[in-house]
Amino acid sequence: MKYDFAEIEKKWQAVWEREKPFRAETGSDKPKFYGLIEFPYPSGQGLHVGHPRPFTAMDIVTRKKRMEGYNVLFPIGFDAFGLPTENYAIKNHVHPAAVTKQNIANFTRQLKMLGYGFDWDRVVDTTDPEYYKWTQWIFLQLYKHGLAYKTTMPVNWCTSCKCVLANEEVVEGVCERCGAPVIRKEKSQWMLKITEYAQRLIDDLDDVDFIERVKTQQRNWIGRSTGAEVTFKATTGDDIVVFTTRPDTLFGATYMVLSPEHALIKKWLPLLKNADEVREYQRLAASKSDMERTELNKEKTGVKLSGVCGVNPVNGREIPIFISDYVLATYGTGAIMAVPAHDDRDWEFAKKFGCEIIEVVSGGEDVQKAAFTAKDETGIMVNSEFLNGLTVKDAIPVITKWLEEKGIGKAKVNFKLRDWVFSRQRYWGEPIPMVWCDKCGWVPLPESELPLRLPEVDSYEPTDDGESPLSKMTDWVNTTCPHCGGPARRETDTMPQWAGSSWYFLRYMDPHNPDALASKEALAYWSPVDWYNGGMEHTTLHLLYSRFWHKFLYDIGVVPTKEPYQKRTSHGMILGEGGEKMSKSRGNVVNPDDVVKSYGADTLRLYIMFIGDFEQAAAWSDNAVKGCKRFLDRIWNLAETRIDGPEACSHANEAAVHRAIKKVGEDIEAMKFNTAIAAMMGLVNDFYDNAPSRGDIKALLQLLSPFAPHIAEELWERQGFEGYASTSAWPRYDESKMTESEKEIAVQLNGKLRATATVPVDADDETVLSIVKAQEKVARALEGMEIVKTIVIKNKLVNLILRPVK
RNA sequence: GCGGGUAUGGCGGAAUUGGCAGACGCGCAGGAUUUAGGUUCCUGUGGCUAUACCGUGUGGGUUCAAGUCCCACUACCCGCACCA
Repeated sequence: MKYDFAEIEKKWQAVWEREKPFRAETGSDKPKFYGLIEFPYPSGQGLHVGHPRPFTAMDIVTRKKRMEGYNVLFPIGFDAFGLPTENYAIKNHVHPAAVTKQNIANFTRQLKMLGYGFDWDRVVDTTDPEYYKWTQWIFLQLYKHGLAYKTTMPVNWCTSCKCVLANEEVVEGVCERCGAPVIRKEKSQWMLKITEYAQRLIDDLDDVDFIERVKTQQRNWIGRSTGAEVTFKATTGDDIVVFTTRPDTLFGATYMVLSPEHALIKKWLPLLKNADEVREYQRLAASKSDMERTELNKEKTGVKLSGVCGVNPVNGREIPIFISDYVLATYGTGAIMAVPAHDDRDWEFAKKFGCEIIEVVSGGEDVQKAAFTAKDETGIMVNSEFLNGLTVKDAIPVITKWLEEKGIGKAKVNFKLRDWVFSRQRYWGEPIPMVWCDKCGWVPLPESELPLRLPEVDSYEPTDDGESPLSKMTDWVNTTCPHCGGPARRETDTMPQWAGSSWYFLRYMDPHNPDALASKEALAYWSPVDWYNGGMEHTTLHLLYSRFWHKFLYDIGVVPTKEPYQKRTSHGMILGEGGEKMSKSRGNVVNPDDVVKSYGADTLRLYIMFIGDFEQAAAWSDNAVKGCKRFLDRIWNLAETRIDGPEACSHANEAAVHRAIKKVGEDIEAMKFNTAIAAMMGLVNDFYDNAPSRGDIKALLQLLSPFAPHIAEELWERQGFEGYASTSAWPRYDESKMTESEKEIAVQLNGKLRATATVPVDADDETVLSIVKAQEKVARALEGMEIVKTIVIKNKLVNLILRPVK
């Protein structure tokens, strides 16, 4: 009979549906293993062929763990709030909830079609009120602990989504999602104080097993820098606080720069002789998009404040003050002291505006020609009174201490990370459970009133005035103050897409709990996630946000671990045939439904894992898919009919089987799925040379089971093995059975390969040498030569260094 | 500019501690089966002026031995980007 993958896959999926062999059991005595993949956003296009890469990888890992006796939690869910669904709903005049339901049904069908061993009883959906009740609950806890606050500030505004964005969502000055320009807009926004956790988010990376590039990317994003805050006086008497990482260069500060948005400027405007010019610069800076601001960074611009000066606190010198957009309002204090001799940006600005350049660190080139920025021992302080003669490194603590004693400065750590802008002016998100009362201010909704459901609205259209569509729902908006009972209004912004995904892995532990986000017992049993695989694009978004929320939940005693994820790995993208990104416009999108139809789910699973290094991007190839199908056909031919005999390895294949067991097992743990499959292919090739015994086939089917579970199960049944392949015990290997009695070694003469020799395994050097020298080719080469040096590497090679006899 | 990564046949990619470079797959060539095509099976497949020699982005070096270690480069990809 032919390998009828469609029939077989249907059959076993029905068995799994009925018998639920992949159900996780909270509290089981077995050791637990929690493997997690990033839950998909259920888009209208259905599953992309990129999805099966991480999904299949973790399915393989967890299936192996299950066979090794672990109680495995491998859950799935849907991150279903978000803009594409909302936009689709607007365009087609349907409710986003209806669209979501449809899309989830389609995703579910596709995921089942691929044979994943999910625990389907634990599915979560972030748009389910029973789920987002707890998302809102966490928000209330953040609010009660002072970590959620509402403030007016310049925020990123996507001109197309008509919605604010978090810093993490702005990529190269455009919206991460739609690519439209992002501008600055003053808006009142809910913020989460992720900055309060900045240090811990860096420190605790030391305790987790994340791949290095994830750690560095998070560290860079958080961007810790140490230095000092120094207070300069202005001639108006105002204090100007600046942050600097180079307090040692204070004597070289020859001017100051404020960001165009700095609060002091407004105060000073009436005093300024060039107030109009300053206002015009402010207006220009505000209207620039982030894109323009960064693109124009080659040329520094600015305006000197005419009528106000700063005073350098170390020497009392009056220095000019500029405003310029190269100083960012949102970093440090929004003001800097400029040391053109030792900072590239200040140097460039000083050259353009004719500011004085004073060298205070010697050891570089002429500071009139270029800034000298070395921060190590190479520079020696000059022109700096009591710092003269010190290295930069030694000068920093001296000046910092001096500043502290004089009361004009202090050591300070700054982070690039900013607080998380948490409001979105859109409909399809979790309502923020807050109420504004003119008497009481912001009042949190009582927990008993959760979930605060999304109301039905007539229109989901975002508005040009920057208000959420919810703001039009006066019935819903107008409410009573939970505190004083007076008239009040609900918050009409919703939460960002990242809210629901910041804690979903906790809900999986106890998904139907009506009284808590998850029970203490479930949290204690399953925490932390043992292995989380996901995309690099989430490193400074979801991964960072969820670590922050988890640390907060740990602080208030809700979760038992400091970190949510013990191990984090990442996969490369699947590109189209030819190596370009898959996209509708290029017409190179591969639909998993089509592949499954033509070749079967097992082939797709196998191919997507065989395609290349898991961490590297890989291009789709239809031909290579056929190769994987051929491999399964070959296995089918071997095992289709029952092989009788004892369940032991055959003599001829024993070593190969044991080596394959070792290789496949180790490669799965190391995510080297491609070589694991290559090892199985090699084993099957061996079986074509030496007919496999019943035991040989059994081992092969067990190794294959995590990768291609349907065919493995079918052949397992046809062979009449007990139970299921997928729940059988993972095979063991015996190191002593892995090697044959003889080994082929390389024979080099003067370092060049000249022959090979077959020698007994682990034979001593003399035996090996005598065999080698007896070889005709070697013997001939030895004529008239003497051996100067002999190198023997056990079981690997012999190298003879020869020279002519004198 | 800063941080991270990659570079190996016609292609995707393999190669513990330095120890037979090119596993496995695709493609290609030849053969068998087949009325034919397809499928399947077997054999071969880095280059070349072929007992030799040359081959892992480039140029040096260490070593009996280098894809692997050291020094100096180049190209490409990803992330961040005026962060004081």
